[in-house]
Amino acid sequence: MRDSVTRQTLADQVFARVVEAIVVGEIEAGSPISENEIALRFGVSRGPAREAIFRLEAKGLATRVAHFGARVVDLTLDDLRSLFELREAMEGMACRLAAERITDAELVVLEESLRGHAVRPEVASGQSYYQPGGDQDFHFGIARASHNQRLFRALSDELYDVMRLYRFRSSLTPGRAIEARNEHRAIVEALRSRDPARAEEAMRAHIRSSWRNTQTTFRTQTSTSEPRI
Amino acid sequence: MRDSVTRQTLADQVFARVVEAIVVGEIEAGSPISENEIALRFGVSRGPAREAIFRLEAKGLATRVAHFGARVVDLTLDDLRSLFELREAMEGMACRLAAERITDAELVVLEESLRGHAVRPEVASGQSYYQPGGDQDFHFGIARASHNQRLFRALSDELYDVMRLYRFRSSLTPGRAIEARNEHRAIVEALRSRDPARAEEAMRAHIRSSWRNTQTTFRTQTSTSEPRI
DNA sequence: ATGTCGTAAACTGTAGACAGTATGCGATTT
DNA sequence: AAATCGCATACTGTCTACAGTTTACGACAT
Repeated sequence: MRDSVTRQTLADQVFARVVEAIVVGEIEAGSPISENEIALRFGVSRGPAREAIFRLEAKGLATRVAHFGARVVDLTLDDLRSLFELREAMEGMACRLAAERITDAELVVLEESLRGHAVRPEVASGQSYYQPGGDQDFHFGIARASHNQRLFRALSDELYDVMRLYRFRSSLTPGRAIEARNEHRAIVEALRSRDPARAEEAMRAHIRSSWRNTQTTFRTQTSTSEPRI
Repeated sequence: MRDSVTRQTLADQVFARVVEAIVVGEIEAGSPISENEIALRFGVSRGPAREAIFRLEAKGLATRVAHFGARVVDLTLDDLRSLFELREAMEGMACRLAAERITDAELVVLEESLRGHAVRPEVASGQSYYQPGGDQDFHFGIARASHNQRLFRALSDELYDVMRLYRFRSSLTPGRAIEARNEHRAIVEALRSRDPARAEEAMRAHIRSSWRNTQTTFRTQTSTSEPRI
């Protein structure tokens, strides 16, 4: 017994490290990635490297064309809008279901993550590549509390890392942190009173609010990055 | 120029055929599928077969365990509930967005599909493995009319085939067809008047209604299939 | 000088062989 | 007889080599 978890395959490891490299910006958005390049970089053959790139595509972190190659996605403002719309739908539903099904223990964890004291079993056990901060912990916890496995996996497999890809480069506009905290409080309050409709609407409002903030950040970014020397 | 579309890879072809075989029931739910078996069946090497199985997993049609193998999913009633909840969220949002963005031409196509006269560009051009009937055409059209690429792909890549897997085995309860048609009419009416909130709610109501019907079918199926001789 | 054609290079797609791992059956022991 | 250990088997994971495709560069003709 070498670990509590089955030994990872090379493809698993390569995939995890490439995702991290992309999200952190080590491999920059829009850059082409060849199987050989990945294989050499991590000292494996083309097989696992190829598999990792396929998974990148499934995760929405890269696009592929047959017989041609893959490149890291480069999100436009329109892409971000699409992502936030999808997120609003999915997290809204997750929050509604959580209001119906959340356990007292899960509720406690959520309330703790509001104070930045989150316990993160998924990350600790290596089930996820996702390393949440306070906000991300919070959303993760609600997704789990929905007790809907498909929904949870859809969110963590396909949305959270891509959001992270962008969020890593973005910053909060002034006052957004406090605003977000208040919205989180409203969500937890709805969950505590087990009010599905209110919980869903609170989450959707939160994500729309986050989208408005992101739009601003994006405009600022693109307008300030051009005149840089 | 051999086709209007880039020549498919072997993995593409194998994947498409396996999906079809699973959905149709030729490969039955819950049965294990080995890479060798697929490779032999379609006369290719293990490479493309392996890739096809990976994609099955991404699509939610199979589950895999490292070093062990894959098996076709066998949906429980709980899995179906999860799927319908996810679908309610995503299609609800798709319908809301469609109400804001649908073109007159797209609206015409939808109205035609209500009469069973649908034009299906995606299927005709081979971009999808999905062969919709009237109902499925309808939902497909709304997903497309959302003009949200991520949402559209999430629905067609991850949800529709799995739903099809189940739907293929299910039947309509008496009166459900008429009920569904009325719900479709309500949705189109909301779209025509460009009313996002009403459109979303109409779609969500439709899917909840479909879920209630499915539950009944499921119970009937499982209770009648046991005493079969 | 410009456009077109052909060739070469780089990459992906596929095949086949080898290595490693999990499972199940059978032999052995208690 | 039951339980446990070990071996054989079947499968997945990985590597290497080859084939096919696409792009890009350069030579040639106009």
